[in-house]
Amino acid sequence: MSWEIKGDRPVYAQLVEIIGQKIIKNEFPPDSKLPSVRDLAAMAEVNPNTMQKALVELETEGLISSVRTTGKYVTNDVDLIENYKRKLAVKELGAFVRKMKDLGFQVEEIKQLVDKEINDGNSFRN
Amino acid sequence: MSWEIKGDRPVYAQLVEIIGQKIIKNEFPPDSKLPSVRDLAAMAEVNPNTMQKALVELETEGLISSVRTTGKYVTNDVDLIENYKRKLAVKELGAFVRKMKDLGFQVEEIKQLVDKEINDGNSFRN
Amino acid sequence: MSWEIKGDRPVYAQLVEIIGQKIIKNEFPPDSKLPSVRDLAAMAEVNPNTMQKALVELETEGLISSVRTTGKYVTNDVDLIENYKRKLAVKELGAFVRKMKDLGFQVEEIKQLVDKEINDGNSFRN
Amino acid sequence: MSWEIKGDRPVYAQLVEIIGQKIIKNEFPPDSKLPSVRDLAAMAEVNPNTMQKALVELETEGLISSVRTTGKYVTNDVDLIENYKRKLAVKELGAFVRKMKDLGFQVEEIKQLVDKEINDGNSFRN
DNA sequence: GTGGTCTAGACCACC
DNA sequence: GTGGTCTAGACCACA
Repeated sequence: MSWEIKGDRPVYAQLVEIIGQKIIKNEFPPDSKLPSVRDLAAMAEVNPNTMQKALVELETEGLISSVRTTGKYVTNDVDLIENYKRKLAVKELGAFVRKMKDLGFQVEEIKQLVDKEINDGNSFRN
Repeated sequence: MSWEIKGDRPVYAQLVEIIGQKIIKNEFPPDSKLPSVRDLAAMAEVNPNTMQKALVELETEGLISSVRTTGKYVTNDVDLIENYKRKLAVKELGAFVRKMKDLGFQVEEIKQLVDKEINDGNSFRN
Repeated sequence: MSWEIKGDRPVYAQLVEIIGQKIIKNEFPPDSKLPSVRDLAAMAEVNPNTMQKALVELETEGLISSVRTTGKYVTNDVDLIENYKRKLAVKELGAFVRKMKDLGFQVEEIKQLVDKEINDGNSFRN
Repeated sequence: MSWEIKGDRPVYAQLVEIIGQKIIKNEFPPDSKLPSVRDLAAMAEVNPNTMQKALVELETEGLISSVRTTGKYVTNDVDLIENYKRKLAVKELGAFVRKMKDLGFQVEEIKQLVDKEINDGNSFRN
């Protein structure tokens, strides 16, 4: 999973997500120095300003911190990272279940569909 | 669930979703006549132009049809409605599982989390 | 007090401060519509992007909200505005007293100096 | 109070402030010899170049003087030190009162808030 | 070389 | 006309 930007959502939002995942997955480990803004921008083939915007957002989340003229660093607070992961998961879970219920599915159906999707990678093939 | 419009996504897109759900859930049954565009717009507290745009999209999906000078009707093709429901569900399922995997969850974890979420309405409370 | 930007701090930060004060002082009353980003930028003689950055910050503070394609509005939550005022005051107070103590002043001296400053607009003239 | 550097302002400027305070508070008494630049840098956990820049600034203020090949000394002019203290205090006072007025506080309120802050260390708790 | 800031100008979807 | 986003390019202070 690396820097694949789609056109449906704001680029900077996708960058936040991608970098957040890289931190969660230890591709950017706690306390490590991030590549420079310019380098990250080059990797993602994006304008440095756009990358900067994404990084600022991650900074307000507390996931990274910035040391002037030195670089940006992943937080050393592993609990905070774990928390971030949970927060995202809870958000996804809630939104998913709500939408499925809105579509008229019963809880048992939802469970079964999830099982199928996970096993087959392709639901509704019963 | 009724006409709750948020500010984060295009209004017309949310209308498409809401009306689609009402059709799926038989609040607007097959072959029934829809309220006038003007009335629907009033219900949703939305500009009639915006409602019109949403209805056009539902029409291209085949879920509703226009009879000139008479009004708009929900399709009588129940299979098509069922199909629409499945299409949406598959899309949600796929997106959900993909995102959870991106976050680093294993398939078994995902199943368990879904179970918890459905039962408690509140995951991560083991 | 109107849009006087100095060169010592980031422009956008000064804009946040100025607009925040205008809200506190009811120059931009609760629930009122703000001028468009472009207009505000013109008033402050600043690039629209810079103004946008300031407004986004005020939005994350909750002081203003944005309605897509319609405009930006001051919050109607007067308590939140009052709270914002207090938060700023407490911050200023704390920083001030701490600095004065760091300089070696006793509490009584600080009080007297504040009195003098307020009355004369000019301390150390005893 | 000792060598706590934050990331929001230039490091050298913070060093100027800290060392200035140490002189004002007689931690570095008049006419005394300062530790070597290298040692000061080590204490502050700062690059010697940065410390050097701070000391140069204090020298132009007249607070310290350089004796070639011997070291740097705090000025023996106690009036000058006292003046420096006053200059800083006046600056803080003026800035503080101006900001509080900008926030819409009346002079009497400001006095009361300062009293509260000094006594409780916690304003707005009436 | 680093992050931070700002400008200018453009395009977009939406209402 | 509205907010939102993005690019390109530039400058700055700092280390």
